Amino acid sequence: MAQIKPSLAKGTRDFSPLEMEKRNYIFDTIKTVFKKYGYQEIQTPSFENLQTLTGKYGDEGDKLIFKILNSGDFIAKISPEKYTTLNANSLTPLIAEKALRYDLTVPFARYVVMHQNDITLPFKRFQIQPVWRADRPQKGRYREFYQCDVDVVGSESLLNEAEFILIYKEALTNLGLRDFTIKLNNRKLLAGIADIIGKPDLLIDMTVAIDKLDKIGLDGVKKELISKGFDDADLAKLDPIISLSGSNSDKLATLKQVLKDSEVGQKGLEEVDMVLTYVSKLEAPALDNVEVDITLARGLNYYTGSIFEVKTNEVAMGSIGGGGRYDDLTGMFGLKGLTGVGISFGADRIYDVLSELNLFPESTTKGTQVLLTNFDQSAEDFALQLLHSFRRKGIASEFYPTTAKLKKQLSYADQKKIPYVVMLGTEEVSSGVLTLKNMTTGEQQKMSKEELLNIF
RNA sequence: GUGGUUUUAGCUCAGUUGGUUAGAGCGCCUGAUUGUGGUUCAGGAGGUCGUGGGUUCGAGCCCCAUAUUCCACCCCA
Repeated sequence: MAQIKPSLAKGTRDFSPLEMEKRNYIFDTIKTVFKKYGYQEIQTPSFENLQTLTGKYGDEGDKLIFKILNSGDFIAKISPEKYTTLNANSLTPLIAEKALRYDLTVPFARYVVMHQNDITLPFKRFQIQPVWRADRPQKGRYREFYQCDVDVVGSESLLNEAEFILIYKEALTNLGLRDFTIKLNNRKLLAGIADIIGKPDLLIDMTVAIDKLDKIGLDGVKKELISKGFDDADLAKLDPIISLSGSNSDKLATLKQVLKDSEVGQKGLEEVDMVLTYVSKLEAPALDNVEVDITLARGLNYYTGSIFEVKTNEVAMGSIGGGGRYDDLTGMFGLKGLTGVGISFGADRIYDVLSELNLFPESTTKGTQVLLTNFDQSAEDFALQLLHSFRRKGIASEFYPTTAKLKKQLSYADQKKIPYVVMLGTEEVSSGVLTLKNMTTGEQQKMSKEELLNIF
């Protein structure tokens, strides 16, 4: 076989031991909080039937789904006449029946429907697994990345939303982040705004444009709105909304005025207010991190109520988390009337943020504690017994697998940061006096096997 | 999908208007030290300059294509 140059697929990464330690620290921290709030873990397969995924993320999303080519001679199953009528879009379902999961929410919805007889509502689950997107990589954006999702299905209570805010606050704080904003919006507020302008069909265009305020400024937003079909009278009505500012209660007060003639808008206001009220009852200080932001446009294709997005203010990075409520989460799989709400942490972006801020703890796990040297074949039996004794005591230990120069073995211990080395050769075996070297101080101590084992 | 950018030793990077044998630091190996790491000193190995074409007497450097990195847009964690 021809030798090929080793390389990674675009947008993917290897994780070395040191990186895995840090990644696991993030997963463990988040997982601990999830459990504390009563969520149970599930996993679903890396790939789903393509049908399960398509049509759930909008046209843009569908393009970013990684499809898996069918096995076998799939081309033979398409008649030549039919083939000529196909384009890239219509050909795909004929040659790819499976696809890598794009997020964890849709597979979860499928899971709920398939296991509806086994689960009790409300069902609170968390899930930490990789997802794949055929996007072009850039800062904080990978083609394979981990999401940490918590969702609850079958509960309309806004208490869930409030608890998600607390979960964000607690997990991110535990990870060492200090300055982050949990943005809160509600689809019904946006619908209300589109309502009073009288252009409910343009809801998404309107929100997407307003969402760009930070990037393109007020004039840019107005320009985009006009290009989407809004007129000057609409802009006049939108103006107080786009430039909404002040505290959360200020914003809600202004919105109350603006939306007084919209039923759905009023409902949205009530919901936002209720979420904030619950947070204040559970843990009022968390409100400091919450910002009502009606420009938040995330996931408009599917969210129906609350919308969340989390950003760190300490480094420039896209959102490190997001989520929201779907009134009919499982409807697309035939189970009607089941509401779901959930949030997600972007573990890979959080990793990048913690790296940049130097927030990883010194060392999060303990490696090998003792290395038994190997420079003498005749000492092997003795060494293996000792190794076994260490391991029986639960001490992470290694026997250097081949006879080699002591220099090399000590370098190995040094590099792996193994704190203790036991010198073992013919001399030690015959005398029964072992030498323990402390790699930090360089000190050596002579002792019997029993004494040695008692130290650990 | 659109635009820009990057690629030279294991790693991080120099490399002049196109001109002899492509360099440095770190790492690695050997020795000083036949059973003592991390420090020090001496020496050594390691490169089809991302890949494929082209221009030229001559290409790491110029041109074309392609892959890849990073960045912005779209969108998103």
